[in-house]
Amino acid sequence: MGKNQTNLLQGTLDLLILRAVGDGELHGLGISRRIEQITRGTFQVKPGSLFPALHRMEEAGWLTSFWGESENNRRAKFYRRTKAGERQAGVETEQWATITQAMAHALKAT
Amino acid sequence: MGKNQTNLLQGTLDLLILRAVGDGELHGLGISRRIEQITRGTFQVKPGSLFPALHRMEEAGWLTSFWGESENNRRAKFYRRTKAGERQAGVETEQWATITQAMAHALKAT
DNA sequence: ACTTCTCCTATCGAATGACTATAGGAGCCA
DNA sequence: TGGCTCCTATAGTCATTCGATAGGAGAAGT
Repeated sequence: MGKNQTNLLQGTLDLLILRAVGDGELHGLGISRRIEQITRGTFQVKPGSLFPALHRMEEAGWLTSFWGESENNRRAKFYRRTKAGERQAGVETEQWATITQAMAHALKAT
Repeated sequence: MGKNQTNLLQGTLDLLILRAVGDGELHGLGISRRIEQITRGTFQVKPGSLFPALHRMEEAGWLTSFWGESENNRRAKFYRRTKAGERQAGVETEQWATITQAMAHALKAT
């Protein structure tokens, strides 16, 4: 019944991923952990949301990936942001600003 | 392909409707117009989004409705917020605050 | 009266995207 | 060897939103 935190992410996931990766390289679970970290625990991305998103974003050309070794010597796929991914981060940041401003205005009204 | 303004609402529609109705009575298109107004034109809710949402929210007990006459003497269904709807507005307002704070923090990080 | 316009409610089909649950490979350690 | 953890991955499901479309009914103009 409840909607848990369904829709909590709705549309912010891509931006969070792009932000989490930043200018570095991270593998899937690393991205997940970093998102939890930079949102102070508010967003906990589950594998079932994360991997489809990563594949989608690689398809879109915002991320590239390569196989490497994790900190624990395990096989892991690392992601890096592309130029297009940087631009996309900018676009989505602006969109987010528009939304929050509109909502702030709506929540102020009586 | 493109996402136009698909997902622009991202889960905020219920809250916007509750806010738009406020303590008064509004019919469907009136709610739609008021949302556009209080978000300064950012959110334009289409019938295909609005009516399913209204039905859903009435089902959930957050709104009640009755048939009446519009300002233009046309048959219209008016919606009013229930007590539960008021509580829900509070809950969703808090959730929204949590999300925006988390995002603000995430977008600040390098 | 008749046509046309606008207002208002309503539904359908498609697409998106997030969740739960599950699977499975592979290194680490006892 | 057996179990734990790390890591990637998919299947199935569900909720939400969109575009397109339908249609009734009062208003306005001729």
